[in-house]
Amino acid sequence: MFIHELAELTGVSAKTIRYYESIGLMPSPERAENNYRQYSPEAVERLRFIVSSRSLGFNLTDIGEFLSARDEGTLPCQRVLNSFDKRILDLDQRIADLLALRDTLNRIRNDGASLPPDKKCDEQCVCYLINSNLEEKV
Amino acid sequence: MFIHELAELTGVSAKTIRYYESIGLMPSPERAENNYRQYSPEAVERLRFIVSSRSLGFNLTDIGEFLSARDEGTLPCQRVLNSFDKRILDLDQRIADLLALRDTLNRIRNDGASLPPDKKCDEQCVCYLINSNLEEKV
DNA sequence: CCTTGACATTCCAGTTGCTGGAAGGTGTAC
DNA sequence: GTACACCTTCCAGCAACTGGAATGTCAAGG
Repeated sequence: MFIHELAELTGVSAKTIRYYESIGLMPSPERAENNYRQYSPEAVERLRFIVSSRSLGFNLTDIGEFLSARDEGTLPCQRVLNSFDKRILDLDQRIADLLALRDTLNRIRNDGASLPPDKKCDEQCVCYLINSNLEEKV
Repeated sequence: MFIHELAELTGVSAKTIRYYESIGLMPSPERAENNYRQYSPEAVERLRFIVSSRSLGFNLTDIGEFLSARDEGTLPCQRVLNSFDKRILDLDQRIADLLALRDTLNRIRNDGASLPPDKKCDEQCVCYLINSNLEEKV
């Protein structure tokens, strides 16, 4: 199949498919007489694996490791599980950070909304409320 | 003061300060006879404003707009408030996404942990559980 | 036969927010 | 004199693409 068919089947742009090839995530496919890339059905499966892993938040380096383990047939499962554990811990931290950030933004925003909106920037201004966020932490 | 003093006072590396100058966030400071950058106390305040805004998750483009509004003295507050609202909406979405992702990862991870860990990659493998995540969505 | 269009190819550059390094100048201390 | 910690500029690279230029290929229509 041609690159645009692979693209349609997987939802990945042709550009991105070529990029994945350039960094070694996708193998270089056969070429037709006219030098067009010719993909086999395995390419669809492999690319879907990449998409799916991406949607779980793994970066291309991680995915490259999963794939080469899979290619070698050498116990990728344990490696994948370890990456999952790391990702979940990361994620918990990120979520906690974002929740805290959300609270802070909300608080500053509400403090700011109660100020007269059309006055000049003085020490009552939202700008300074932003700074107050800093001072708290210091 | 010298760049490393500004760096120490704000926690921003000298490299980053020069970078902020190069993209116009920080004005070009006076130079001493030896061409070293000489900063005034206002630089500390400005840089702290940047740090604080960054810690609230604003990108440098947003911050640049806050600062130029502030520099012109033209009602930055409303602009800042609008950015806050956008950021909070973004953040809610991001948090929801991450929570959903966390659930998915956890589920796949637990499904995967119950598999014998040292067998070869077959259709029982975590790799394929990753794919199952995709199929659900399709 | 020519043109149009929709594909394909390669390569180069830009995005964001820095960071590292090279190659060199400056200032102080021993 | 030389070691060391500063400073300067510029160039390159990270992730994960995306856009665009310049060019090639193929089928259909006038």
